[in-house]
Amino acid sequence: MLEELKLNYGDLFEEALLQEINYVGVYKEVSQGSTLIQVGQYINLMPLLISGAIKIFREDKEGDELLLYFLERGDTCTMTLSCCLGQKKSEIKAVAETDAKLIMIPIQKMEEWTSKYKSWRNFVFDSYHNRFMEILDTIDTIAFFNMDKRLLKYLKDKATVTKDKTIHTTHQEIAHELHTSRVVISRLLKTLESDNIVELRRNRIRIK
Amino acid sequence: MLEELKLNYGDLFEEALLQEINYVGVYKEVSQGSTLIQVGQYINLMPLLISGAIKIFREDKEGDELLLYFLERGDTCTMTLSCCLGQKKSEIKAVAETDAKLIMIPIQKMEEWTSKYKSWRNFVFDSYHNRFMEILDTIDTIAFFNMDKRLLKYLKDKATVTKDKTIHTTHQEIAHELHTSRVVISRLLKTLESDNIVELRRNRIRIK
DNA sequence: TCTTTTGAGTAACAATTGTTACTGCATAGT
DNA sequence: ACTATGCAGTAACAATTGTTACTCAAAAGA
Repeated sequence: MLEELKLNYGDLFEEALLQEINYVGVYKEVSQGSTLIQVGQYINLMPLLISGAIKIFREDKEGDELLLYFLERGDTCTMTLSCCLGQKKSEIKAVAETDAKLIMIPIQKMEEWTSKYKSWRNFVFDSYHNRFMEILDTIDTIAFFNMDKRLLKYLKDKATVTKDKTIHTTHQEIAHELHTSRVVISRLLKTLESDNIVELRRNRIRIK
Repeated sequence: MLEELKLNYGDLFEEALLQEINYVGVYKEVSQGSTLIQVGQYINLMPLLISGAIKIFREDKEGDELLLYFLERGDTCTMTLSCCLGQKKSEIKAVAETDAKLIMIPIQKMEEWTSKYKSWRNFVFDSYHNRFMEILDTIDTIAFFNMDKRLLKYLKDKATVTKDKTIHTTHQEIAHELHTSRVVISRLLKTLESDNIVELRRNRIRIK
C-alpha cells in the first residue's frame, strides 16, 4: 500500500504523515457500480482515492437523483470530511463509476492530523475548495445551460473520468443522472448524432 | 467591538481567541446594496458577520446571475476562506442584502489560528459544512423545483433574512437573481396573488 | 430455437419557460 | 402641474422540456 500511497500522495503529504496513513489506513478495492455511501448514512471512514472514479449524487426523498460531480485519483470526499467532523448524516450518495482503489482512514485521525500536519490541513482545505468549485460548476450547468449542453458536458465528463471515448450506459440511466426523462435524452442524442458529434449503438455512445 | 463579538461568537470561541480577534479585527459597517466581493477579486480579509444579511451570487461572463444563498449573523463566507488559503480569485459575488456589521480579519491569522485554536478549526469546518448544505439546498431547488416553487422559496427566504414579511424589490430584480425574465416573474406572482398567497404593490410584495 | 425482457426510436401532445411588444400607471424630477 | 422614467400587467407566440403511448430490435434466458 505504501508505494501506491507515495505514488499518489507523495508530493502532497510529508513523510511522517505518509507513514501514519500507511499504518492506520485500510486498503480497499470496490467494483464498478457499487454504492459507497447512501444518503442518511453515518460515516466513520474517510476515503482517499488511489485510482478509478467515484460519482457523487444528490438524492431527494422521492428518489429523484442528480449527478453532482466525479472524484478522481488524489481526491477525497468533502462530504465525508464534514460528516466525520460534525457526526452528521450524509447528504449525498457515492457510487463507483469505475473499479476503484481507496485507502480508508478512521475519522479519529482527521482531527489529530489537522492540528499536527500542515500538509494535511492544506489537503483538507484544498479538497473543500476543489469540491466547492466543482459544485459551482454544476450549478452553472444546471442554471445557465439547456439540456442539450448539459448532456454534452455529461458525456465529455464521463469520457474523461473513464478514459474512454465510448460511454457504456443506457439513455435511461443518463436521464436519471441528469434528472430528466429517457425520451428527452434519446431525442437530444439523436440530434447530436445527426450533427455528427456522437455515434449511437445500443448501450453505447461514442464521442467523435 | 468586544461586546458585539462576545454576544455573537462568545460561546463559539475560547477567550484567548476572542481577545485576538478583538485585537486584529477591523470593525466595519456596510449599507444595503453595497457590493462586498466581486467575481475575480483577490481577497485578503475574511468577514465575520455580526448583524444583517449578505447575499451570495454566482455570476458568469455574460453577466448572468444566480442567487446562491444568504449569510446571516454568526456566518462567514466560505469562499473567502478557501480563497484566502489558496490565494485564489473569488468565484462569487457578495452583496449586502440589508445594512450589516462585520468584523474583518487579516488572512494571515487564519492559518495561525487553525493550528492554534480548536474552536477556530471547528468554526471553519462547520462553516464549510453549513455552506455546503446551503448550496446543496440551492441545487435541489434549481434541479427539482419549477419556477413557481423557486419563486415562493425565494420570497420566504428573503422575508426570513430581512425579518420582514413585506419584500421591497422589483420583479426585474427577482428575475435577475433567479436567472429568468421579468415577465415570467410577473406572471407567477399574479398567480400567487390570485391564490391568495401574496399581495402585490409597486416595489412591494407582502407574504400572507 | 423461441420467448421474454430491456433499450431505443418516434409521434403527438401538454406544460413550462422564454421572448417580444405594447399598454397604463406610479413616482421622481423639473 | 407637467414630463420623463421606470415598474408592472398582459397578450401572443416560440422554444424547450415533460409525458404518454406505441413500435421495433437487440440481448438475455429458458
